[in-house]
Amino acid sequence: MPKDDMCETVGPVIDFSDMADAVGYALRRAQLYVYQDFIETFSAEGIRPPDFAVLMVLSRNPGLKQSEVAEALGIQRANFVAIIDGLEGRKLVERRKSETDRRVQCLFITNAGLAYLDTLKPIWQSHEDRVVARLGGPESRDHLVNLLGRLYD
Amino acid sequence: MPKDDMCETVGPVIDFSDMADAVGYALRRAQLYVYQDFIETFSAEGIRPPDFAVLMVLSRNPGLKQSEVAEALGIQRANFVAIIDGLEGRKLVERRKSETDRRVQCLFITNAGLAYLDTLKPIWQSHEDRVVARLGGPESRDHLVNLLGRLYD
DNA sequence: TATTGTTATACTCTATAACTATA
DNA sequence: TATAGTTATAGAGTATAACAATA
Repeated sequence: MPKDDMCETVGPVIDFSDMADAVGYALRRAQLYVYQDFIETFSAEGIRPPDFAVLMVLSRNPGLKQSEVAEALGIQRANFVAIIDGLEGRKLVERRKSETDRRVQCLFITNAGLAYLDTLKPIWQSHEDRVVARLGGPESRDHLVNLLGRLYD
Repeated sequence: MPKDDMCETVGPVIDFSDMADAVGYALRRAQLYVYQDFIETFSAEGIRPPDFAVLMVLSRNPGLKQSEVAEALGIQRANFVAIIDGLEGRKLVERRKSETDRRVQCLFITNAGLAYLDTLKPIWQSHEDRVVARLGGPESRDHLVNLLGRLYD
């Protein structure tokens, strides 16, 4: 039994005692799971998390500046352009130049976008329900969201 | 006051009532923050989260199969090759072909790797302390890690 | 046939710098 | 001089398919 080849002696039990405590590690694993579930749930719609978030924000906040939405969602304005291009190309969102400051683009969800969002909401709910079930219920979800909020607020 | 240009009337108060509850959204924002803090904390070392995780796992589990480590960390084996290439190139980790199954590579942390890991641990701790402080203390951290674990275990 | 490690590849996400048009 | 949107680009992260060596 050569000491320099322990492959067969270790087996499948892995000591994770330090890593398992690391917040960053747990966050990455959890985020990966939830993200994949979202993508699979919306695979037929071709809607990605940022698309859905933009539609949700604009449905309650029509006319926000493009940069305001980007900042609110934690997306850099350079990377936000392609997201809005896609939504505008699908006629779900509209850019309108501000009349008081010709540099800014005001974003509006279209009527088609609102109707489409209504069809997306139950799909999103099925995704969220799956996540909440894994967490153990709505109270756990609220607690988790509260804790996560402390990290980025 | 044209109805089709609300940019100036909305102001900076954004209604987030639905998105703020979404677990996926909160996860992404929190993960982004913690990840960035990790990268900045380790910027002088050129160590990325997966590098650190591999060293930590191998320090307690010498001789694991390459695919076992990859799977334990939730990394696909194809993407894991470059990570080990990097660590092996820096002499922090060693591949040794198993003698009982010539297909498998056993991974070992080197003595230099162990010594280096000892210098990394306090750096990592300063990162983790910052995160725990934002969360409000160790109990909040434990609770958060427990909740996150339910999502990926 | 099946599995381990590997290569190649593509797509997404994120970051940075520079450009334009406006202010 | 500064700002909003845009373009271009580069770097990671992740996913899939296919291959060689071995079982």
